[in-house]
Amino acid sequence: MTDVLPARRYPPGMVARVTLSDVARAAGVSLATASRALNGSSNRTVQPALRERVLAAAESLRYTPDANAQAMARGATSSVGLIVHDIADPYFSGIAAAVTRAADRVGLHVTLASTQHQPDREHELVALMRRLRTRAVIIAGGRMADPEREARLRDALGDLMAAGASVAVVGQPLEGIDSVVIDNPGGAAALAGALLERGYTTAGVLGGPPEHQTARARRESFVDAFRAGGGTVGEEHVVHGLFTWEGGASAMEALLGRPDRPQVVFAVNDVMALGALSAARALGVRVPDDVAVAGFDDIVTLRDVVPGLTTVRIPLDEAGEAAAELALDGMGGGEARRRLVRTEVVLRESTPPRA
Amino acid sequence: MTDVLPARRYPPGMVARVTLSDVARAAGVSLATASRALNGSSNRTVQPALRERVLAAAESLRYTPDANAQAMARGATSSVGLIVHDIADPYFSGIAAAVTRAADRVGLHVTLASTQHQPDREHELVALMRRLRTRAVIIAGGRMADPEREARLRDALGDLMAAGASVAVVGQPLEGIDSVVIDNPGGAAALAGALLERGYTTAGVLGGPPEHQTARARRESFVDAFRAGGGTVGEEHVVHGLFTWEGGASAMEALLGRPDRPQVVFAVNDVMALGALSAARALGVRVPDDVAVAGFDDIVTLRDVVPGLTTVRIPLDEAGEAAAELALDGMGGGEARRRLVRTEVVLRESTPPRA
DNA sequence: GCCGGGCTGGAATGCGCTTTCCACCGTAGG
DNA sequence: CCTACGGTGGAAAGCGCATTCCAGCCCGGC
Repeated sequence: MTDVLPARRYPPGMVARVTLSDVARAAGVSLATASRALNGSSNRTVQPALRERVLAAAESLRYTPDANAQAMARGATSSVGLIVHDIADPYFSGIAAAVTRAADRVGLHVTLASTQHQPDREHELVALMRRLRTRAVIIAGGRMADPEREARLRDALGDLMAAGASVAVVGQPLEGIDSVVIDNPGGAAALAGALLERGYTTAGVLGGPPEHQTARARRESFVDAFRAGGGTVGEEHVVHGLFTWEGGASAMEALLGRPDRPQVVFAVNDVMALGALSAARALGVRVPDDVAVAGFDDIVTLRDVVPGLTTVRIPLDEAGEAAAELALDGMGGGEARRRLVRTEVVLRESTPPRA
Repeated sequence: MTDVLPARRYPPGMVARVTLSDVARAAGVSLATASRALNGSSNRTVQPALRERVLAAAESLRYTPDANAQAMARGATSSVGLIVHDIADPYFSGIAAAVTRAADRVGLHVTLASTQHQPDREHELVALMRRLRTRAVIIAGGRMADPEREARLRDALGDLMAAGASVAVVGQPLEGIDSVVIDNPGGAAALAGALLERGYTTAGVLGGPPEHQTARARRESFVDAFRAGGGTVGEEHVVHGLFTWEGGASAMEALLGRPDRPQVVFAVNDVMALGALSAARALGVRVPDDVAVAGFDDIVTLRDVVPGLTTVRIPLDEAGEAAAELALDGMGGGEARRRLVRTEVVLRESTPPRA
């Protein structure tokens, strides 16, 4: 039989919650004992009988510990932060899936934050994670080359790490921070090689935002490798645009408007490639008959579509897992660690061998 | 000039953090004043000069409030929980994007949890959210019809709501809970009608897990409407499988193995449809020449692929926003509210008009 | 038979912050 | 000139929990 609850002072709008002391009272033990019974406190035991009583009381009161209070008392939360640019983007959601899985495995949960495509908000989100006292944060996404922006980010990261959190970035490396690096240059170069091998000699590029690191890495490596292999990439055939479907579409439109249409167009990511496909179709340009198209990322939902899009696969699972591993292992002492995730060319119908 | 920090008791492994009292000391004011200066406490003012001093001190100490402590003191966190089955699935990530955006707008952050395709873990995640004391939780995803499972979920939800959190589900409605309902039956029926109109008279269905509510709604509505419109759907042409790419592939394989191949196959979601496409290709069955295929969801990355997949579009943005709105408005008093999100048939090349 | 030591339970402290409650200031009104 | 009152800063109480420290218990050994 439970006696009347003492009038607790609750902020307005709050509902009475059952606390550990309620459980203790119901079980007729002290708060300390209740806590120990529930947590199996280390190097300390509580009589099985008592333990049972406490557990039963907790059960019948539908007690759940308050994670915030636990975090305070223990001095650490059980959450890991994940910062992305757009969770709806398959690239990020693929990484998010892996991170979520990894966190789950070790009993952590993830706090998701999205810059909503505004890279200059990254540092704000890092600050948010600091406020939240997340154990670790994983930053996914290409940072811009803008030095001021990066300085702000580093600054925020510094504060975060000073507070004891560990950090890992995935995508483009960040000097001094544990990074999982996706081999964009290697993949782009390999793609260029594969296209040359298939008989293409002229190429255009849908290059993404000029300052976007990842886009730049892919674009430059592709161009260099294609030229090094004997192919031609006209400067006027390198068009920039947003890293989005619309960006790809308008860039493709611009490119197709130029004379000397290249034999193949490389979009620096699949989403842009899709936009390009659409633009081509709208203009009556057939793919791959009139122009071949290749992308980058190998978005999962695009596999096995006809005609298949030639692209470069990024093992997102591997990348996400690696990032989680780096972040959750904590800072491994001195040097910033670096993991390389290799990419792989996937040839499909959008770039058939040329006669 | 700061004097020596008093030795604070920190759990092992912890780093000293700058707290509000450090700020107060540095500014030469009391803790209360510091708090008020920082928060602009209601119906209470602090002298502009003092306020400045505190702000400056906080700034120079790189102080950030501890969200956990604030949550304790205020009695409420600033987080909203989102429960999905697989964040890598475009359906869920689309909703997640909208929810994230909505939460962000009102200064909340989202805690993401994934069942990893195990619907019977939903109630665990609800319990997790309760521990975390999230202000609200949004559950996305088709719940199974399994009564025991649903009972557990309801149970967990009851505890959650008793603790003062509001909850909303999106997808399939849940009796007594604020729900945003996606008009699956309407969409499936409309699709059936559109196919009949294009001249199809026999159809097969790739039906997802038998107990899956959403799958069932789409399947049954489609079958009913197709038959009602004069078409034929043989019982043997309704195949079940997992709600995944592989599920679609193997279901398609099974279906194509039967005699009397139907003219069109309706997969209850796009991902399954893709698997089906792949299986067809592997078996040498051409789409749409030998068999037409339609899906459901209109996954964003599938738009404008050739041949386009006929499907039913779900406005994920709208659904996510609506869910967030329901959840964040709190429980609107008595009746559980319900929002209907209409779907729209999108006809593409995978189901050309029949001669 | 008595004392020491291992167990075990309870009281108390503190985590960082918000928010009463109280004390104190100055000023205006009687 | 004294009191009453609005305004403003500080002390302190808690939010829910983990944990340290201490007290009591029972057992065995001398």
